[in-house]
Amino acid sequence: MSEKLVLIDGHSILNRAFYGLPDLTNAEGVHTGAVFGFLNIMFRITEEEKPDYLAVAFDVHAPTFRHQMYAEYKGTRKPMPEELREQVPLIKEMLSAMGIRTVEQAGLEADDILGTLAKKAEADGMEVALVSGDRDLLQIASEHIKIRIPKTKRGGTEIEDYYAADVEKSYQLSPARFIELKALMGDTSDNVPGVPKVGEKTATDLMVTYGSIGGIYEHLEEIKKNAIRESLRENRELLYLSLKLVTIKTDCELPISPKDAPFGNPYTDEAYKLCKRLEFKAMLGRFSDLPAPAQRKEIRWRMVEDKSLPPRAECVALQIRELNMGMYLLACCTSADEALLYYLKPEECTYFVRKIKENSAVLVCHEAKKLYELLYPGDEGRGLASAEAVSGMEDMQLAAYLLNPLKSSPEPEDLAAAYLKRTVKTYAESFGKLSFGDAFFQQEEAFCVHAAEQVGLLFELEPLLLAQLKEQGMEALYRDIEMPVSYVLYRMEREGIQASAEALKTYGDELNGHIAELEKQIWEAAGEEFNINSPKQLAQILFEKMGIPGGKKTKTGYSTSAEVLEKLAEDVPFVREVLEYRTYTKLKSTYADGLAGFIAPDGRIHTRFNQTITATGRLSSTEPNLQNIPMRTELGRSIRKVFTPREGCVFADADYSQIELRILASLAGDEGLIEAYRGGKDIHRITASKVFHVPFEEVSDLQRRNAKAVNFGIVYGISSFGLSQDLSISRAEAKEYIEQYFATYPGIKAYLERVKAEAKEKGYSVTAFGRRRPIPELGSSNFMQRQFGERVAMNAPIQGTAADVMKIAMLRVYDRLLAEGLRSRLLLQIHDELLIEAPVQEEERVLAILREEMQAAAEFPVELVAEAHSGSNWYEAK
DNA sequence: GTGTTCACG
DNA sequence: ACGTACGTGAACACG
Repeated sequence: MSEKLVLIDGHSILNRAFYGLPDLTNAEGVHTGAVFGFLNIMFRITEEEKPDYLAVAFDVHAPTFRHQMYAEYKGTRKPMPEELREQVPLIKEMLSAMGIRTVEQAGLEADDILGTLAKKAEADGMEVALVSGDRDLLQIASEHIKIRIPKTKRGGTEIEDYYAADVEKSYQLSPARFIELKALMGDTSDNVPGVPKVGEKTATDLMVTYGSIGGIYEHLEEIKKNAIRESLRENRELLYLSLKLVTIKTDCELPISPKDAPFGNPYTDEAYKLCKRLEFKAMLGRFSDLPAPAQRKEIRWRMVEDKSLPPRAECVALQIRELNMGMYLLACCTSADEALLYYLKPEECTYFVRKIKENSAVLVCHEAKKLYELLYPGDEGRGLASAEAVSGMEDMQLAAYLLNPLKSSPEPEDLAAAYLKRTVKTYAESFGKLSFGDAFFQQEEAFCVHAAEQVGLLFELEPLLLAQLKEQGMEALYRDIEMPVSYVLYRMEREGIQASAEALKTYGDELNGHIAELEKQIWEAAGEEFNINSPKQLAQILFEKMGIPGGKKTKTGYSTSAEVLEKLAEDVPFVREVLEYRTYTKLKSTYADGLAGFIAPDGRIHTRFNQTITATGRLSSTEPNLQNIPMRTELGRSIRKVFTPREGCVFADADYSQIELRILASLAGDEGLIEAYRGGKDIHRITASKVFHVPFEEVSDLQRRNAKAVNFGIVYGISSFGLSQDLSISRAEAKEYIEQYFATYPGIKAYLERVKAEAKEKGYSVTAFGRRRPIPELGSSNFMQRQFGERVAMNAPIQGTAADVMKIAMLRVYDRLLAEGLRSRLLLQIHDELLIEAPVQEEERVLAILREEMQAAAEFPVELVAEAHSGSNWYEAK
């Protein structure tokens, strides 16, 4: 069997990958999408072709002969976007790491290199597969040279293959004549002039009729269309030049021949390391058969049977995994070289963790929130002061989150790659989806190695991450806010909130009645039974069957969002019913049924507060999300009645009044807005009065509503489009409002410009408490992306500062309840709202504490205001 | 697994 | 000509 050579057109495939994939970046902000796409295409090809030889050709950046020739006619090629340009050296580095030969030579285009190598290989009796996104390459297709053109389609990449025969089938032209076709029609993207007035269609007609360029000129007089004939006559030289430009050379002098590019195992240690750095997680699985990379740092470990002596040292790193049947594997180390592993029962584990903490000055961990249950076990009721609970602890997950909040939940392995430049196999790479228990029992040795590695990494990461936090001015944020907050969150999660399954059932049944009725009506009106919840089916019924005027918004079809439907036909009963149906089914599935499934045996729902998810510093809540319980409509809001305080208690609920707008006024230092707040009157009305130049008393409801929307818009990083959408007005009007607003509050405009400029310069935005949010989009060459980056730059300091303030408030409230010996407990945080369960005797005190501590959480030019209420369920208290 | 829709701040 | 308000999570449909 003959040998096989695969050739890849480097720039062309990189280009294709760049435009076919979203703009990926790794934690360092390096753009990686094109490299990732390139590798995917390359591996797909190599897996199909199983080549003996593989080479990738690149253009040298200096202008080449062919383009110099054309430069006289017209400028140069479009510049490459920066995000792509920076990936060129990266892909070369990757290929080199994989031992794949790259070829580039000054004065030669990649096409010429490919053409020459292909023909040479063919002459030597090889089979050739040439991969490119450029159809010009079709001219060198032959019986043994296959041109492969990847096309990015929805749901993957399809590859079109062309042997010579396929070219003839598709273009009715042999590969050789295909060049002439290209020369005739030209190619604007490649700066090939072609013959003016001759496009694809004319060129094909001419070539098919006369067989070749020579043939065309022999029969020039037969061409009917005057314009075409004369253009051909006048532009013979241009055509000749075009032909030269599109003809790929197959006889270049090259430093290598196909046999110099053997294709071996690309999954090298070096490549693994690079993939890791670029965060190509999906790619790492391919390396799984490799022996442990040599550069991986080895850590000694041993399983310790003697459980009488927990380790003691100045600094101990600790990692615990819960295995099956309540057993734990505890890994810890007191130096980066050696880890001790213990296989423990729950009581033993608790004892160990407490002892280790007692015997060490610093306990390094990853996600301290998970440790508190072991450290401070049992229901001792009161809990600890937040600062006390976390003293002597360092949480690498929190530290890493502050250093880069864009990377949601960094595992130790990711941190090792980012901060220690060390590659470590992740859990999933070694054990896939196996549970800890299964992995431990099936592959004990490997599991222990992994646990030891992880805990070793934590040990090494601690001084590094802390130094960086300090360097970036976030030490206080870490130590005085995030760390203690993690303990308060643990207390809140553990507490949970009582919810009645019966009440949810009743609520759900009531919804069901409405749903069934609406469903009947909708099906009747539609004339058929269909799935109303399927946007696709609904669109079909609405826009095709019922012929309701052009559903405008599209992407993968017609949009059926409430926004569209409301605008479209609010007075059509059918549409109203659909909207209502949506509302009811949402309430039923997400809330009535959804929440019921989370009620624990203690009759309470224990949400999980995630502290390392959001880009801005806010918390998020999952399983279930208790931060999005309905509020805006009466029907939805009534579900809050199922959340009730335990016997003898009430709910005390407090929320900040317009915290973000107050923070904006304060950060901006805008005298007008600050004064407006100091007056203590309705801020939206004052704004309307100033913006629309009417006396305060005469502001209409509409004016107030508009002013309110602008106030909100400013906080989001205003755009005239966004505001126009929100208010259903024209963009011009929206723009006018914004300008009026800025004229009224010039300090706000100046501030927003300032934070944008600062974020652009530094690459990140900062809150009043020093929390950073990187904004890589600001450096994008894509207008939309950049625009987005600017809005983020305006919003992040405001939303982020509000988040900081709320965290401080939580600590103050929590610690105060404890200090005053109250039995009231914090249950929930909903961004600007806190919910407490309070024994009735404590009701008034707790309301006062909430107001006081929330308001005192931060001092700004515009004071913070919190309003507190109590009630016998969440609905009443809010 | 991705996209759409919709719930909250 | 494009296509956007900022930040989240869950359910569902569909390929």
